[in-house]
Amino acid sequence: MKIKVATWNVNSIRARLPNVVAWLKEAQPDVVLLQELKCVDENFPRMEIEDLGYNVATHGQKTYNGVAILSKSPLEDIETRLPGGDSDDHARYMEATVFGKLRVASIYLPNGNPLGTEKFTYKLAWMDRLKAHMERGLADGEMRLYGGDYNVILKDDDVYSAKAFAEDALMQPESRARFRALLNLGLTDAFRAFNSLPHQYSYWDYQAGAWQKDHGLLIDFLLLSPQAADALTNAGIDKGPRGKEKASDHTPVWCELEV
DNA sequence: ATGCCAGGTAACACCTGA
Repeated sequence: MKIKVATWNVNSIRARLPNVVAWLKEAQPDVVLLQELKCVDENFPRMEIEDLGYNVATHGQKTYNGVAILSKSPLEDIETRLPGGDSDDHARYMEATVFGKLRVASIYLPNGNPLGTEKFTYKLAWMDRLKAHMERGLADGEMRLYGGDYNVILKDDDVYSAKAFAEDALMQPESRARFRALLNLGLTDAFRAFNSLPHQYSYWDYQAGAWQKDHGLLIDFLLLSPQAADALTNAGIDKGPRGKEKASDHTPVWCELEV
């Protein structure tokens, strides 16, 4: 069977509900990883999503962060904590097993700006925790997919102006090295398996006409374990939602697995 | 160098985002 998985930072699920519902109907993904819900679990528009045939698991937080997993299959073995960081109360990570065989994670990696603050050290520490957790997860040889908003610009060609972001947390050598370390665990970037063109973006700022000028960043990724990468048949970035009214500043990244 | 835009919260301004 074919499973289509997508990740999308929606920048408030309540503000974005009409856009999300329209895209789910149009794109028909089987599994969706959402980030930046900006609401507690009780306020997530669960019914509206369930009415489209999805099972829903949320890990929300008031005002900030929040992640969710939607699946046309039941969601099993849901976990909502990234180990380590005992005092970390941000809702930025959850994982579940879908279709009885694919373990997926929805990730909202800390932004880390501005440099020289505890926000940047929190980002780097969070990335170290993520790597340790992935390392443990990958050991079982199962099909795994780690998708989300990684908040890292890996290469200069993944941003409209590397110069403009030189002092940004997303592009620091420390951030990039940690992202490479994730890839070096043996993960495959689903989008880059099919598209090696420069200047392919998943985010465009609301400000300064960034969308109209195609001033974007590539920061949303679907990273696949070797077993999932073996099943990968296609991937892409769906820019449609970014051009709609009341759009999120991110657009969905998707892939298809034949399992 | 700074704000631009958008969302949430709480209140009619400020914080966060990337």
